[in-house]
Amino acid sequence: MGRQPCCDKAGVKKGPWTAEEDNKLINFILTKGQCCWRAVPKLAGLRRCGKSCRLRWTNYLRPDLKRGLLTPAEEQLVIDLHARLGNRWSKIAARLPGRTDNEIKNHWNTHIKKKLLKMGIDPVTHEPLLVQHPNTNQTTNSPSNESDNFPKPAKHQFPEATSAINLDENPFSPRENCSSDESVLHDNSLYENDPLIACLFGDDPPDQVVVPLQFPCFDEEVNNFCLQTWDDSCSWLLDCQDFGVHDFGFDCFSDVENDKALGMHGGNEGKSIIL
DNA sequence: AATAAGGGCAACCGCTGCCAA
DNA sequence: GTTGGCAGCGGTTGCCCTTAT
Repeated sequence: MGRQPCCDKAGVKKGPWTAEEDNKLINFILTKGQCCWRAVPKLAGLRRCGKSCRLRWTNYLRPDLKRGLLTPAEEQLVIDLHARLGNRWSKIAARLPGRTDNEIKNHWNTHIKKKLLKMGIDPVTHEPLLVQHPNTNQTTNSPSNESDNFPKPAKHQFPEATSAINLDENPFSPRENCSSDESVLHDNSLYENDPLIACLFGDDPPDQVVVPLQFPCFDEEVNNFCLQTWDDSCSWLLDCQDFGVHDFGFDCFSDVENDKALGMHGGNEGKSIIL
């Protein structure tokens, strides 16, 4: 009954991968392609479990991986997706091309979680943390950390993130509509009013997406947020040299770029602010 | 300069659903 | 219909590096 065991566990090596092992795996995958992982270690001459090979490849060796810290925009996207999907890192990672579920999971646990807590947001529920006053026993929403000297955007948007989604304007709030049932995410009625979200969550990219042509930016002069037009504020995007809409697989954005090139932005300024 | 503490990240562990035998 | 391996996923661990004392 059943299949043969995937590997002989007694002869399997564990621990960090060496450069030689990496090379063997890379050469094998690039020449033979990804076949069944059970066969990979044997065929590639590795004393590793197939599972370990798959992990090493998907999390570290894949040529399409981005390295380095998540950008603020990516971070904001992770938060928004986490609010809807929960700890389903693979689903979240699927929306961030070049990023792995392990990487996002680690980044969440080490960076984003702390940021949210500092902002008084529960990283699990994405709702304001409840604080019990010692004297009154009253439970109130936690005020943001006093040390935070930046104004708090809607919900838990990081001020440095500029492509975030305005959850207040979204047809669904973070947690109450966050169901474990995947079908909910594919219910178009949930995001039909938000083309960007539709683009993110839909199975098929829409024919056209109206991207926000103004978005909030932190103005140091007035120490607050203000709306800036795309032209005024695209420098942040230019700073992220390897981070573009095409990296997200949002080819639908090319239409928008074309529209912008055709001068359509003038009449649409302020039309759709989904940040 | 030495040591401890904390943070970040790669890799492992264990569970679940699917599917071959 | 049952069994058990595989692939995929999320949780956890442990090592290594950095920072503080």
